[in-house]
Amino acid sequence: MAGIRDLARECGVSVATVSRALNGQPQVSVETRRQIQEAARRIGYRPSHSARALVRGRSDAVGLLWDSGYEASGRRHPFLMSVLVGVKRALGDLDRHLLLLNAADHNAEDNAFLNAALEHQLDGVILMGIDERRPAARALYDSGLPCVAFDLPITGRHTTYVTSDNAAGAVEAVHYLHRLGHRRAATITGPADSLPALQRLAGFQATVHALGMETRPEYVQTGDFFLGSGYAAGCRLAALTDRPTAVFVAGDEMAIGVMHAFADAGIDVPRDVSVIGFDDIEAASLVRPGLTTIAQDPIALGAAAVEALLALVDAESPADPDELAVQDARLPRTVPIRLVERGSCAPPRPAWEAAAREGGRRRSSPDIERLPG
Amino acid sequence: MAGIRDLARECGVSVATVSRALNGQPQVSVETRRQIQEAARRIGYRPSHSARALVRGRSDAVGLLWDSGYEASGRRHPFLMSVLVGVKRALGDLDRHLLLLNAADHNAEDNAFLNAALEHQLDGVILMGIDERRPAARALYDSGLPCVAFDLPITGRHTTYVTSDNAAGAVEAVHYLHRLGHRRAATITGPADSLPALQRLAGFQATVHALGMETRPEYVQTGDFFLGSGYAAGCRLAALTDRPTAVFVAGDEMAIGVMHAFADAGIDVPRDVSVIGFDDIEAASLVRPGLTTIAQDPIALGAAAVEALLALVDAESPADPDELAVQDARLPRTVPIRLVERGSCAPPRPAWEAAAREGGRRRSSPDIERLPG
DNA sequence: CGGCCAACCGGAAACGTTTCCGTAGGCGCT
DNA sequence: AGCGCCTACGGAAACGTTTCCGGTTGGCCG
Repeated sequence: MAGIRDLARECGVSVATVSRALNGQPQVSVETRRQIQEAARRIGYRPSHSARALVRGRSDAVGLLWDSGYEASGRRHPFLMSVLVGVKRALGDLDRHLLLLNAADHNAEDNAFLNAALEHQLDGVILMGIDERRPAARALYDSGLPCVAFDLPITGRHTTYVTSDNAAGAVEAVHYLHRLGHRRAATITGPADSLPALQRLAGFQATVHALGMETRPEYVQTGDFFLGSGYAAGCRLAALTDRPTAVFVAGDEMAIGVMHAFADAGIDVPRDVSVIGFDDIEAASLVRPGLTTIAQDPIALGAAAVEALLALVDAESPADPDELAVQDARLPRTVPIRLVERGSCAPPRPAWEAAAREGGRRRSSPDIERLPG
Repeated sequence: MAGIRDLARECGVSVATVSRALNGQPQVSVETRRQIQEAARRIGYRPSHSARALVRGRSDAVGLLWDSGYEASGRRHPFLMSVLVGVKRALGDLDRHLLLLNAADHNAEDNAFLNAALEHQLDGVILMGIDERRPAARALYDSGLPCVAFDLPITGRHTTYVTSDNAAGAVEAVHYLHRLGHRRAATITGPADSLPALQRLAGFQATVHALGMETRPEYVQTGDFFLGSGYAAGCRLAALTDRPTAVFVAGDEMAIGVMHAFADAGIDVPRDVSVIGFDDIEAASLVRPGLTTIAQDPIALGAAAVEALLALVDAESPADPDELAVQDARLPRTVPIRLVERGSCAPPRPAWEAAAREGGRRRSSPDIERLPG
C-alpha cells in the first residue's frame, strides 16, 4: 500500500507539499501539482480515510439511522428505499459517504446511537422510520450533534426535519375532487401522533370548509396507514345513508383497502365513488383501477435532508456559534408534491343515474374514460 | 473529548493496559479491568474509530454497493430495502457497520468503487442491484477484495454470491399447480442474462417434464420483470386456442400484469386460469385477487450475504492463503423459499363448465373458496 | 542596494490508538 | 539457592495524514 511518503519520495518533494497538492490548496505551483497528481495515479496512491479523519477530527460521513422493526409498530414510511437513493445521490455529489448505524434493534443501550455517531466522528445523522421517543434516539438529538429527520418533528439543539408538503397535497386533492364536481368528500386519516396524518387532515378540512363542501363527523375516519384499517373505514363509509361521492385517503395502502371495501359492497370505483390516495407507492400503479394519488418525491426528500443537514453543520462550524444561522438552519424543509392522475377518480354520477344504479352490474374494472382538463 | 490517555491517567495505569482491558485481552487482572471499565463509563470515554482503524489496518466495516439507476435498466431487485434490513441486522450482531458507497452514478471513474473501498479499508463489499458488467464493478471484484453479490454470478479471486433457491421455488410452484389438478401450465420468464430468470425457467421446465405435463413452445413467454411485459405476455397467452389453465410467472410485477391482461380479455383469475408469481413483493398482498406466489426471504438473504462475506475474509486472513478454505467460502449460498397461498390459484374448471363459460359473467373478484389441502 | 513581500516548499508535531518488547515480581521446581 | 516460567503491566514505536511554523528564493519598490 503506497503511502503519502512513498509518493513524496517518488516526486522528490516533501509530504507537506504532496498533501497540499492533492487537497487543492493554493500554495503549490501548478507544475509541481501536475507532477504529483501524475505520480499518484501512476503508483496507485490512495489516501487513508482513517488517517485523514484522525487528524482532521471529522470523517466527512453522515450516519443514517433507521429502525427495521419500525414498520411493525403501526407506522410506515412507504418508500424509504427511494428516499435513501436521494440521500445517497446528494451525498455523492459532495464526496461524502453514508454510514448505516445498526440500531441494534434489540438490547439497545440508551446511548447506542450516540456512541456510534461519536466514535465515527460523523458530521451528522439522518433519521428515518424510527420511533422518535426511544431514549436512544432522544440521547442522539439532545446531544447537539446535527440531526435531521423525516416526518418526525424532533427538537434539539441542532436539529430539524424535512417532510412533504402534506397540507398542500391535501388541498390539491380536494380542489381536484371539487373541480370534478364532487361536493361530498370524506377522508381517512392516520394516527393522531403522526405528523403527516395531522397535516393532511388539516389541509383537507380547511379546503372542504373554504370550498363550502358538505361536512359531517362521519366523513372523517381514522386508520393506521395499513390495508386493513382502510378496508374497515371503507366499510363504514359504504354503510352510510348519505354516502360521500369521493374520499381522500391519507395513505395509498389504506386507499387500496377502501377500494376493496367498496368493491365488496358492490360500489364501483370510480363510477360510484372516487378515491384519491397519498404517497404514490409502487402498488398504486399496479392495482386496478390505477390509484390517483398525491405523489411524494422521494429523491427530492433525500436531497432536502442532506441539504438541511449540511446547513446545520455549517451553521455551527465557526468557533463562535452563529446563533442567527443556527436558527435559520433549524427551519423545517418542506418539499413539493404532485398530483398523479390514474383511474380511481371520475366526476360524480348524476342523481338520476345513481338512482337507477341497482339495475345491471358490469365488470368492475372498466377502462376509464379520460377526464376533462 | 476524553482520550485513552485521560482514561489511563484517571486510573493510574498505562495506556497499553487500558487498551488491553477494553479490548478484552487476557493479560490484565480482573480488578484492574473492572476499574478501567468503570472509569470509562464515568468520564464518557469513546474510542476513536479512525485511530483504531488506522493502526489496525482495517475498519470493521463492510461496504454496500447498489446502483440507484439500475431499475431503469430493465432489471429489478424487488425488495432491496428488506434485504438491506437483513444485512444490517446480521452486521449489527457482529458490531460492524455498513458503509454505503455512493456509486457516483454519473461520471463514475473506472476505479471509483474500488478506490472508495480501499480508502476506507473495508473488510469487503456487498453488491446488489448493480450492473455487474460495469468496468467500475469489475475492477472491484477483480481486485481480490472480498465481494458477495445478490443474484449476480460474479467471479473473482475472493467472490461469491447469494440467491434464493429459484429452481426449488419453480418446482414447488408447478408441483402446487399440478396438485391442484392443472396439466397445462405456461410460464413467463425474465431476460436471458438474469440468473434468477434462468434458474426459475429451468426449474419450471424440468418439473413440467418430470410430471408429464403438456409442453409447447408458446407456453414459455419472455418478459423483462416489469408490469407491461407481463401484460403483453398475458395477452399472447389469452389469445392461444389451447390456452393453459395455469401460468407460473417469474416475477410478481409481471404476474400482476398478466392478471390485468386476463381481466381485459374476460378471463377470470382464478376461476378460468390460475397464476402464481415469484418474489412476494408488497403489492402481491394488495391486489385482488391476492397473488399466490413463491416468497423470497429477504432477511435471510441479507444474513446469508454477510455470512458469506465473513467466510471470505476469514478464509484469507491467515498469512498463508488457505486455498481450501477459500474454495469453500467461494461456494454460492442459496436460501430457501416458501409458497404463500393467496387467491390467484384454484383447481381448473371441469371441461363441461368451461364450455358453458361464455354465458353470464360475474364480478371479477369473487371471494375465493379455500383450497383443499 | 537594502528591505519587504509573495510564492513555494520542508521539518516536525500532532491526532488516538494498538502492539511489540521489556521488566518486575511471584511461584514452583530441582 | 538458583533457575526459569507465568502473570500483569509500562514504554515507546508505529499507523498515514494534516497543519503550524518557518525558510528560501526571486522580484519589486523606495
